[in-house]
Amino acid sequence: MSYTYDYPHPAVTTDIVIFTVDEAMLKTLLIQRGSPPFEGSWALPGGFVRIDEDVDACAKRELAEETGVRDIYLEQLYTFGAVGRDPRERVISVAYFALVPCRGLSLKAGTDAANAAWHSVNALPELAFDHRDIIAKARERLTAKMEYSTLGLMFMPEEFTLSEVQSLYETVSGQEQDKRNFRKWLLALDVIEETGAMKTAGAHRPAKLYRLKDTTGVVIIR
Amino acid sequence: MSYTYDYPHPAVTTDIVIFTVDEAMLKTLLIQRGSPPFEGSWALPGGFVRIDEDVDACAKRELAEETGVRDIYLEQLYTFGAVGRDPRERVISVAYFALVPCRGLSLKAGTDAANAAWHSVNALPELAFDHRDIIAKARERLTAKMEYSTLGLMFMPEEFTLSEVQSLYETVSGQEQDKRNFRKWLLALDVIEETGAMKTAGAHRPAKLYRLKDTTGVVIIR
DNA sequence: TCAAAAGTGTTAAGACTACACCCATGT
DNA sequence: ACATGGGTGTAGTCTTAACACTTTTGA
Repeated sequence: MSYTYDYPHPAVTTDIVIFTVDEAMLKTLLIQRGSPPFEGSWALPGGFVRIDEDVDACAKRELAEETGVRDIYLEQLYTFGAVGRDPRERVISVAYFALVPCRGLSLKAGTDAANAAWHSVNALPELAFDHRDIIAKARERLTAKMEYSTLGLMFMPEEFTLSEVQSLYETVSGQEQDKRNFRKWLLALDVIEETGAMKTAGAHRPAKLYRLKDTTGVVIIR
Repeated sequence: MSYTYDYPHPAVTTDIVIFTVDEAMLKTLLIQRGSPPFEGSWALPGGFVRIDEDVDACAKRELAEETGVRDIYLEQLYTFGAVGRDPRERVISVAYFALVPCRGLSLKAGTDAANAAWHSVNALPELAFDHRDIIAKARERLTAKMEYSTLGLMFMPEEFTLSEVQSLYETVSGQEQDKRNFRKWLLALDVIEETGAMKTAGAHRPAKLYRLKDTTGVVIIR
């Protein structure tokens, strides 16, 4: 089967920068390519937009295929449309970024996943296509948005302690925070609440557990 | 001549929301369609991305074709990729927005421009495709960005008065500002300078003229 | 001399920053 | 009892918001 047009058409893909925070590092999921071009290099998960599929739906599908996780934060990032970015044919890529919780993530077996691995964004391997630019842009957007919204909470699992949130923010921004000020700020946003339960973890005082309030998506601050 | 692929390919266009401020209204340039679909409705300027043309370059070209203006602010906005947005074939549109100065704009003769006109964003006519959504998104981004950057100055002509800048900000945001506070804020940003000249306009005290400092692009504040 | 827009400082309130000690637990 | 991370308040500084009169010009 083949498809014919009067004018040349580009191919359109989505690529997804999937962030998580683990071992005090901001990491992104990459897949090692098994065939040319860029054989052996690492690339962002992604794929072609089907002709009867919304671009957003394509990104959701790719995300589910790679991570097996549904209902996580996903946002369109930017569209990369330089002519030579794929040596095979003209490919325009609509990039997205996603945030998956620190804990509770299992990479899905099958498909490309055998070659999938998390990489610290501070020590990226050789990347295919313009994927280094895409990750750089995603990281910029992530750090900017974490300063004026509650986006960072999308990294948290169902229940979490205030210290966990703080250490997450410190990891992503690279800046240490004052404990008292951080807690005042976070609680004043009024988007999390105590669960009532405590988390015991070692030879020290247990920490209160919190969860997102029902109504909370990402809240823009100020 | 025709072009054949193994898999179906969408068409890709750019559409541009060109904003200006005129008569104390935020306006956008629209073109009345002369043929189906949506014949008679108004649409954003735009067109197909050529196979050997960067997506950004396509937006620049469309902008120049419509307005005859070069070197004005242009930023990628969002990519609209719902399946049914164009009834003819699958079309994915990479939307941009541009800011042209209040004064000194002449619509270019020729091409589609015979049917081009500025419309207040508060009183839009019937729009083709999903262009109402695109304009809504552009407006959101514009107002958000004007609060934390000097983007608004991109609306100003070469030389301008402080009162002109203030009234521009008031028009876009719909909020009145205190004159003294506004001037303090704007001058503290350190991105404009006096030209030395004055602007006389009627039976009142002349105003100092200002210009952007050499180095100034859009400055993110805070 | 009147009308119309330009220009100019001070004060009060609120937001942000810096900073140190006691608490609850496991070993 | 000690080591470990959890939890809490206050004072000083800086930023933001509110507010009204004088100046310069053309008619």
